Amino acid sequence: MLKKISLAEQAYDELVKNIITGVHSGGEMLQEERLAADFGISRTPVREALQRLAAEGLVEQLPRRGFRVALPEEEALSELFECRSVLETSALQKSIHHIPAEEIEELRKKLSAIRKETEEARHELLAADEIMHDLFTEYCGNRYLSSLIRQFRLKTAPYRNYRNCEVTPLTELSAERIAILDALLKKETAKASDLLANHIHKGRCRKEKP
Amino acid sequence: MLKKISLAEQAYDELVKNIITGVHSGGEMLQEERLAADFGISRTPVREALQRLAAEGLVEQLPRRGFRVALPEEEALSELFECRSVLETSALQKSIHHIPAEEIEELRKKLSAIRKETEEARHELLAADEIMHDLFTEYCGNRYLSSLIRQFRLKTAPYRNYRNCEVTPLTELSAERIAILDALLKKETAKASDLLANHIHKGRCRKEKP
DNA sequence: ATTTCGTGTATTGTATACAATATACTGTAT
DNA sequence: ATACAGTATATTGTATACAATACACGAAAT
Repeated sequence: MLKKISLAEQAYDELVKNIITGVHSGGEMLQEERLAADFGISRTPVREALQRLAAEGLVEQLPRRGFRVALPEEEALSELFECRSVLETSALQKSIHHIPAEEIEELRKKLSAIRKETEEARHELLAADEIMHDLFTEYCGNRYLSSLIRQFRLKTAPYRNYRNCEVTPLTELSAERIAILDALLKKETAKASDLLANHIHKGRCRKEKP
Repeated sequence: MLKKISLAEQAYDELVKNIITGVHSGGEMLQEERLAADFGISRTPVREALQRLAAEGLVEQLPRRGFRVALPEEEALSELFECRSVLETSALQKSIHHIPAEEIEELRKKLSAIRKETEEARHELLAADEIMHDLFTEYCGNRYLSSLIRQFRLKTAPYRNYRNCEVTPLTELSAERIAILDALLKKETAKASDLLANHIHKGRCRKEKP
């Protein structure tokens, strides 16, 4: 492994990956020594990574009892998605006159191209979804807002309904996103906001992680 | 000192206090060993406190070079206040039907009572201001939004124009706040939002810390 | 005088050792 | 059998020791 970045950061990256992919599930205790042994490093950088994760809300720190993967109860999860919705719709409103029309159209084209129910199409939809959210995030013109959105997308990641792609027809999912892009192109701010808010809430899976 | 909380947390609290009061000014390098000596503890908890502060944005971490107190350039500062404005106005909108009218009226009474330019009145105004912002923060019904607002109030703390109280007549400052409360009482959401946004931006001091 | 290279020093990054405390287990009493 | 107490153990919190690197200073060359 390339040792350009600190061990603490490597541990952080690894832990994030393992939490959002479900290797570590919600509620699981994360023991410093155990993780240190897994990564082949000492407790110090592991602990630093855990504390950063705690500051960001992906894990919680129980004094003298250690760290555990966050497991928001149903109500907290609602608030989490609502907060993300507030952040992203604000970003959308601030970005609507700054996103280059070509980028929207390019993305729209990609989404329109999704017609079959193949595995590849599924991946393209997910990729396009990322790009769409990145549009608001990058063009809102406020680095703090951008940063918060990225943070909340991380926090909601374990609870996003990726299974939607397996249940709902892909064409329907892409149509939902195309509607947002069209509203963006027409500068219909309120409509785009509402569609986005709705889109975010739909992406939430119920009760348990996917 | 009562040793109920960890040394890391004590160090964190102390550092926050020292940063927002200007004991450590923007751009200043914070050396772990130096701080550890000051606090009479070891580097470990100091470093943990610094890393938490870095995660929250009050300091920044320069790899292999240490930590320094954040010193947002003019443009970043604008974005910081704008972000806070987004968060608080969103909270206001969500809280407007949940804030008990009695609490608003009580606060309004306190503000109306400010008529002289005494030192005591100045303190009362600042206290009332805190309470007002807390209203939105506490009654918005979203713990994540509340937490973000608290965090951004911390970050903007070193750049708030406390001197306003010494320059602008107190009655004018209290009138500004009373206008917000009145809009709240009348459930004039849009008006209250606009007044609050304006109020937040006015509270920013220009160019340098107070 | 200025630039470049090299060495020494200061400071961070990481590992380890130690202290304090929460948990688990065991034995005893009811 | 259950509840409780006491001890043992495991795990975190903190201190210290060591490693690696950035910076400062100075010497030498142009």
